Amino acid sequence: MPQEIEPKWQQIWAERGVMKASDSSPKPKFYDLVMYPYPSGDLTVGHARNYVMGDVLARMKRMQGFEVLHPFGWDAFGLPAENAAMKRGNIHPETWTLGNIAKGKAELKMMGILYDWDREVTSCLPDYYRWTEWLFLLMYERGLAYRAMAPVNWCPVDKTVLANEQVINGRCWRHPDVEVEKRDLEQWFFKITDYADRLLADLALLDKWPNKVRVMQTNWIGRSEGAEVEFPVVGLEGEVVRIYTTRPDTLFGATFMVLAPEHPLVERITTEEHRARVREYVEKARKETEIERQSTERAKEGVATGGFAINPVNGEKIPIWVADYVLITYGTGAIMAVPAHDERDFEFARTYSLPIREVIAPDDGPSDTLREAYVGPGRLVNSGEFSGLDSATAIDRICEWLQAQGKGKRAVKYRLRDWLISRQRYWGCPIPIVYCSVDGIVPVPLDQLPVVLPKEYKPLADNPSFWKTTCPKCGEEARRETDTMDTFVDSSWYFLRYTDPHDATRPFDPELANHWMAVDQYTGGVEHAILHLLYSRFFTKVLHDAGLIEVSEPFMRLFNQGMVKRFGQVMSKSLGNGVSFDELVAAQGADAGRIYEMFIGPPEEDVEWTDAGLNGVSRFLQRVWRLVLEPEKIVVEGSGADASALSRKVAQTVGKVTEHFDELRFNTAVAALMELANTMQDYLQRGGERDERWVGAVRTLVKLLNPLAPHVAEEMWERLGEKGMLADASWPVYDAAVAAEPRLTLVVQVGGRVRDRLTVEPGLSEADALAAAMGSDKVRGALNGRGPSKVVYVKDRLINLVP
RNA sequence: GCCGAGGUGGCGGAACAGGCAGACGCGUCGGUCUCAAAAACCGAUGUCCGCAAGGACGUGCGGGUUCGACUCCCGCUCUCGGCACCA
Repeated sequence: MPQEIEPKWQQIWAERGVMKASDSSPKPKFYDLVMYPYPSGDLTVGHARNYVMGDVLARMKRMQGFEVLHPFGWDAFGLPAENAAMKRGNIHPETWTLGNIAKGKAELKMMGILYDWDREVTSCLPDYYRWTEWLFLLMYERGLAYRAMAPVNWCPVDKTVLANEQVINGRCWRHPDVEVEKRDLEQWFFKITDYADRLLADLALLDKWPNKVRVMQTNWIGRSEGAEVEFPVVGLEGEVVRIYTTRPDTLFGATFMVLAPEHPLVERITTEEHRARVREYVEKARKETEIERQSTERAKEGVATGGFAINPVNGEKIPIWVADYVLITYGTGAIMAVPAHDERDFEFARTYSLPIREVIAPDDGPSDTLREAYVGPGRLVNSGEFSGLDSATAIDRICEWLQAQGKGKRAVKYRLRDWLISRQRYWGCPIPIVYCSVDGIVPVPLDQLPVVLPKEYKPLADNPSFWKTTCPKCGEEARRETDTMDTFVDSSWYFLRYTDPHDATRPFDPELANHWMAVDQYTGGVEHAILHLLYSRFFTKVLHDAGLIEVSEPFMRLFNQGMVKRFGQVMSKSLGNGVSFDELVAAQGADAGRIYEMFIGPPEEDVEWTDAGLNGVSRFLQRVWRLVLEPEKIVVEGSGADASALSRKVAQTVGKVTEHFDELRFNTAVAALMELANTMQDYLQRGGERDERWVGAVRTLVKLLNPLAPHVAEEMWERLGEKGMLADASWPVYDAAVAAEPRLTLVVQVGGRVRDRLTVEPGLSEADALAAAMGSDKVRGALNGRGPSKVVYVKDRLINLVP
């Protein structure tokens, strides 16, 4: 197999513009998207797995007659560029980034991965980020971008704030060893919480997403239903503590209240006598890290404020405490404590000898609420007029009562918080806002976009030539916003830019976006199960509401590929276990590498890269080459070649491979092709004729191999044409007619009950089908010792079967 | 603790609207070629008994349904992922 065929075909594909997507093609569209990468410059064959999958799918869909949009781009803003710049002295982040992009692009081409490079998107270039700024202003205009002072997560290493989604177990997502700090800062937020209900509800539409991802998003959004209730504070006229509870049926069991240490009422409620201790406690809580505070292991501690509140349902006077097991960030930052029916409250009550009153009796026997909290539903006791009701009814009734009395109302809460998008970094998309002492916050007018990132690499706040400006409204001196945006803002809409990448007047043409959207297949790592996918869904919904796009969900089908490991660790250049594209192509060629990436294991699983495995795939390709172009070299070693078995195998393989490709089960698709090659080899070894049937098998093998090993397949196809073995030597088209040939199913009934189904060869006569059915173990087993039975064609044609 | 996904040869893994378990590949063993080795090619390869024909046992464990269970049901167990004081 000659080596030089790879550059040859890569050049031909480029010249022919094979992967250029036409906006006006009459063919059905297929939008095949891979998550655009951060150009870190350490691309290995591990990363390539994702791109090979996308390419195989794109090539297959093209062969099947789709107009395929298969674009690529770069998530080019972000911290690693700044870190590299710092480490290497005077390299500008842009130089570093664009250099890596050029390198990465060449490597992808080397693997025969085809994109419509005319649509390439690079998020750090002004012709892209201009529209990121534009979209920020759209958010602002729609009331979805706001500036607020809030306790935010601060990464002390990256020296910037982080979104909630970027904090994992209280640590920075980029530095698993570094705990984030809480700081009170005024920052920009996107109001993603306005979309919480829709982001949750529409998950139901995404039935082609991995269940795992949908569950993760559901949990992240964290909807809960309950009630907000107001407890008047004793001695403070008109002042109430508002609490949120999911169990209004336990209201009569509230024996105390707890405020989060940060709760604004703490100071006012605390009595003189308790002030010193409360202040000390609040101070201590503030100093603790999130990790310490959020540990469920640790004992619950708190202090009494000396203040009291009135339980609105029974007028009871109950003490108000402060404890850090109540979070200021969830609900109202205050709770009613029902120790008999909440484990946390129970633990707290036991620690401080607070009263425990049972108000829910379990349906199945007595509970012992002095030993442990009963958290399940049951029948209300000790609950005044509501006693005797079951939990569900009581929740309804009590909510109605609260509402009627003006003391509370039903409420829905989410765990999801607004998306903090400010970053105190240079290498990001500028936030197009100006602060004027007269006009306040002033958005940069659309015709003044983009706010260009200055060439000089230093903090924007230290660069007066950047931030010194004039107010767009009044013309007085003003100051620009010097924070940049989270790079996840850039990536929340790039899939839309691909549909209209050169538009100089808007982010995208709605008509083009509507033509290509939604993405039919989206492939990328599961690490974005929440972050990127949630943000992109949010953006899409906002754009939908703004009338810019018809779809309200961006990605119809999602696939998360597993990682490639070597020596037990994820492949990476810095760990020294990476295999580069050059090494791979030099060792066994791009096609062997591509097939190996697909064959190495189930696409969603993590896999271990071995050179021996790659070698095996290489042998397979060599064998195919011999079978297709040099069959005379195969030594005849036996007899009894079965031509009809060969034909059957060919038909079977077409069906299998098509199915497996469609389901992205590339490993079994490759296995099916290997089986076909083995059968073909066996056929020749047994002295099979190289007749029309043989040529048919050869053609099928080459066609099916094309998406996986395009260089070799194209070369073989061309040479077959030269040998006169093809009626038409043009670009191979997937034989949809063969692929779609329906299989005939017999339904086996025994005693009127469907016992089994049996797939038989298509094209059989009724008698032959019957004979086939009777001859199968499946049917014989089903009929074993049974009475009169019958076999039924799926389309209501009955055949009597005599056992 | 809660939620989710999984346990199949020496290894990665196939098969599953119930029907010949172990496809395909790796590895190992034997052979061809070679002075030799590697590569390549050909063949064997679940375990146990047997010279063989053949037989027994086999999909984490224990039950169940069925003519028939890796597949369905019930109960365990272990592994991996996610979330976790969310009131």
